[in-house]
Order: sequence, then C-alpha cells, then structure tokens
Amino acid sequence: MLKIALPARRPFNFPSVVNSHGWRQLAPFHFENDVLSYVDHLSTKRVVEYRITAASAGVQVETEKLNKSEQREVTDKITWMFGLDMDFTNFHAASRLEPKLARAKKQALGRVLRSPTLFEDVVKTIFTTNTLWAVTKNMSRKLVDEFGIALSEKNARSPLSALENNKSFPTPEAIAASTPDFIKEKIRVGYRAPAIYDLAFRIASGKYDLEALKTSSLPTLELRKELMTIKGVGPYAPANLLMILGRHDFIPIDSYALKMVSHEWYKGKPITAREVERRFEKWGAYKGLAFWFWDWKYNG
DNA sequence: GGTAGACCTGGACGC
DNA sequence: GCGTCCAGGTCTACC
Repeated sequence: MLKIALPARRPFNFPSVVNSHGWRQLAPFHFENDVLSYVDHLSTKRVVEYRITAASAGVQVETEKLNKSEQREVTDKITWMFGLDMDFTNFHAASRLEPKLARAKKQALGRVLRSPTLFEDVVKTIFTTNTLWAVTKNMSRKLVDEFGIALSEKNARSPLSALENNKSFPTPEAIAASTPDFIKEKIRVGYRAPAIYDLAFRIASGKYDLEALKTSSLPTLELRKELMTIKGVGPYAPANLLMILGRHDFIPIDSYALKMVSHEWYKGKPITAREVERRFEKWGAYKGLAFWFWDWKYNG
C-alpha cells in the first residue's frame, strides 16, 4: 500500500470540500466514515482506487503501489480535485462582515470538489439538469457501470475497496464507441443522450480539447460562451462549471436558487433570476461563492 | 432578446 | 394501480 500526504494552502478543511456539493454521492465517488473513495483510470491504463482522508496540513491518499510517474499523476489529480493550492484570502476578507458568510474563513469555505477531468464534471452537470437528484445519481451509476473499467479482481477484493461496483468514470473514447440510442436506453438519460455522445465523440476524435479549459486564460465571460457551445449546456450549467473552474462571478441560477432566494428575502413568493442577481450583485467577482456558501434560512 | 412549449426520467402524491 | 405533477434546464421556433 502507498500513502501520499499532500499539503494544502491554508485555511483548508476536508469536510468543507467534500460537502461543498453533491459530487461525493455520484459514482465513482463514494463517501463513508469520513473517507472519500474514488476509482480512477490512470494514463498507464491501470485502474486504481484512492481513499482520501483529512490530514493535519491537507489530505492523505491511500492507494496501491505505483511507479513514480503514476504517483505524479495521482498527486496532480488530487491537487486539482481538492483545489489544494487555491487561495480564497480575498473572499474570506470580504465575507468577514456578512453574518451569513462570517464562518467562511473559519470553515475554509471556497473550494468545491472536482472530478479529475472536466469531461466528468461536464457530463455530471448535464445529468443534474431538469431532473431529480435521485435520477442524477442513477444516471451516473449506470454510466460508470456500463462504460467504466473495473478495478482488477485482486484490488476489488482488498480491504482497501469500499465500493460495491468498483469501476472508473468512463473515458470519452468508451462512450464514443457507443451510440446515442444505446446511451438513452441503457443509461436512462433521456434527451441528454445525444449531448453526452456528441461531447465524448468530439473529444475522442481529437476535435475538441475540453481539458484545456482548466488552464484557460480566457476572461470569464468568454469562458462561459465557450462552455455554452457544448450541447446540453445552457444558461445554468456553465455557472456551475465556472465555479468548478475557479471562476466565481456567475451564479448557478436554477430552481433551487430561486427557491432559496425567494424564502430568504421575498417570503416564498415566486421570483425570477433578476432578483437573485440583484441580491448578490455587490459581491462582484465572488458572487458565485457568496451565493454558494450563503447560510440560507430556508432549508427545504 | 424575450418567451412558449416540447423534451426524458422516475419519485411523490392524490384518487 | 393509474394519472399527473414536478425536479438543482435546454433548445428551438417564433415574435
């Protein structure tokens, strides 16, 4: 067994990242007893499981024995997934005088849990649209079960594995080798199937470098436009993806957002996206963060 | 640029 | 059981 300790820029809080949104509940993530598990497909074709826990200065990753290049890959991926090197000093300073965000620095709020690839995050974001969370979980589970690659039998049997179905998130190539009709019928993603297939196909065929957006220097507005060129990504989805990419100047306004803001300031009456924008306008470059980590009085 | 309506799914609810 | 509604939206046609 291999243990890798990875330091984080302070302040850092493991539970705050894991609980930042629902990704921990979507395959191939699994969260239980303070351990975040994830099955990953390395570039060397090996499929390994990470068991990630809180450590004094960051996180600790337990996995099987890896060579040096694999260790570097795992280090890079976990650093990205947890945003270990991200700096939220300015957001924490701005939050200090807002009672609804005063806990931000103490709880190290700001980071959101990411998947190793933007491809996985885009697919899962599309799975969250216009459906129930339980259905989103089903879609993710089925996609992993159908197209993912299993841990080797030896590793799946080891006490390290906490998962029922030990498969990695599928590569674009694996999905592109299928068809939209098969994806629709087998994964039960409905009208989202052509969008998932199209994205996978464009990446697999080398026509589109989605992962390059992780390090893009485009202004946020341009980056948003770029994300909206992806089928199935409308006005809501890019705001969610921009948060994942560390851009916080857009609010993911969905039915949940409208409900929260309505109960916070409008006595539960129906409102539009304009009211949500207006309430968080003053947070400027941090309005996505302010919205995301707001201590809502309504919790329904 | 704003808006209406169709679109998959599956859990919740009322009958 | 069965029908209807709705949920962490998107897309297209139309005005």
